[in-house]
Amino acid sequence: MQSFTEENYLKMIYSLANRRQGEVSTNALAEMTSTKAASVTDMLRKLADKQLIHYKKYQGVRLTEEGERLALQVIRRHRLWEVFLVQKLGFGWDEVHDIAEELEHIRSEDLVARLDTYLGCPQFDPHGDPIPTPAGQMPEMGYRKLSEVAMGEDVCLMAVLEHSTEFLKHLDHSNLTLGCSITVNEINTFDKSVLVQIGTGRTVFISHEVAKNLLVDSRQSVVASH
Amino acid sequence: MQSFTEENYLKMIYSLANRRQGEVSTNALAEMTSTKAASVTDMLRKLADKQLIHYKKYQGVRLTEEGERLALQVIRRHRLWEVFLVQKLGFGWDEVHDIAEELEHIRSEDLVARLDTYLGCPQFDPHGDPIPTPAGQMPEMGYRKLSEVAMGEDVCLMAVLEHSTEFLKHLDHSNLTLGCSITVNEINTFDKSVLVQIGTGRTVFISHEVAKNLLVDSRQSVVASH
DNA sequence: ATAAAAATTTAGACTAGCCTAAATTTTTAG
DNA sequence: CTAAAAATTTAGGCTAGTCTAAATTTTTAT
Repeated sequence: MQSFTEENYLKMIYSLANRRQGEVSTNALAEMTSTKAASVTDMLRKLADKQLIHYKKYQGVRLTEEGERLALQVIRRHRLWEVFLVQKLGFGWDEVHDIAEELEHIRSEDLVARLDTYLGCPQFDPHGDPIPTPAGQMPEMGYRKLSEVAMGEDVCLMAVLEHSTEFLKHLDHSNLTLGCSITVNEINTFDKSVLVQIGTGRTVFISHEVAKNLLVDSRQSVVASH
Repeated sequence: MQSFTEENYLKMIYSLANRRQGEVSTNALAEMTSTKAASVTDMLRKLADKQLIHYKKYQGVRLTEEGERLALQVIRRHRLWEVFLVQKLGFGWDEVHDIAEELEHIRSEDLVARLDTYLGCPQFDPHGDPIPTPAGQMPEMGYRKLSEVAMGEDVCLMAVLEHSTEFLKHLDHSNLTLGCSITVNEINTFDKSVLVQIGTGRTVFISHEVAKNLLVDSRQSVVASH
């Protein structure tokens, strides 16, 4: 049985490992957990003792199979609760992160199974992130970042990489919602900002900073699940 | 801001204060929190420092107004989540206590308000316990224990005092459900057990131990809210 | 009323998770 | 290739919440 804190470390190791590839650094974890590097080292020793991570001093860290299984369970719970908060309780997608951060630590398997059924076994959370399967598989979506799309291409907004309230409110403000179609009309070479048309409607300016956090898919492969 | 643990102490002081009258003893709290008396003393000093309880050494303990307000918030959250678990997720009334025990510590007021609305602002939880109002009032029901009902009386089962799985399963087994009408046919003087008829249906035997944990109301005052 | 029993508090210690400061290892730049 | 910089770990310490054992206060029973 792991603690609240251990679960958070596992979850963060998982997401850092995916973002950058392979090993995760002590400093990156310290930043993500809002603690100091020394505290992270302590926890890594503990997680290594419990066989949840592969850890060699000064060499960075990687989840074991068991560690990954647990991390995916936490992520599954987090994302299911986010769906609940948005679809059933009517929260905005920019309001649910912190609450889900607490709900995710309730470990009853029965609860998670019933919640999943109640929500209709959703495949994606309100930010477009795939929900790990009960068996512990993370579906691989082949999305690209909007910042990597070529001029003239026609894509669909599938997910966002940043979950902060400010970022999501900014998207709302620009009429960018999950599932909307985006046509890249102009790419500015000096700052990599883009000018896009949303659906058949308005044309908006998107900075590179924002475009890097928008995941898109080619138009034809869009499914009904969003 | 209080911790998880502090909230549990406040909640337990509240319920012990109601069960017995007035002051709550260190030992009673130790038993209820599954800790030792020495640990309770430590925590009482802390809660007293925070002005959440009135505490004089060796004299027992009583909630301050602020302490009671916080306790009622925790209890409100607990009971609302129990309603959610039973009505929305389909749990049995005997399965929800432990899960609600975790959910009750999520303090977002927005979450509680939305959950309340979503559930239709229920007045009672699945065990018949009244749900404190958002303003922090605990509705007073004038229920009696079945063990105090006179022979021949016709009453309605409104709530249970014991929430353990075993106890609730036992009631299910005897066809005793909230809202059912009960007619006391026979009271055995030697062990205070009773023979009752449930509705117009079957007649069951109820031990004094069980009858003490069943709260009933006179037939005519039964409302539709159960 | 007072001695024994029960309840409660104090003293001292432990673990989890965090900290700062210092030491060590790895990486990087010249 | 080596010295400086950056990253990481170690050492020692803190708080919350728990414990056991011993001391103290209150209650109870004669």
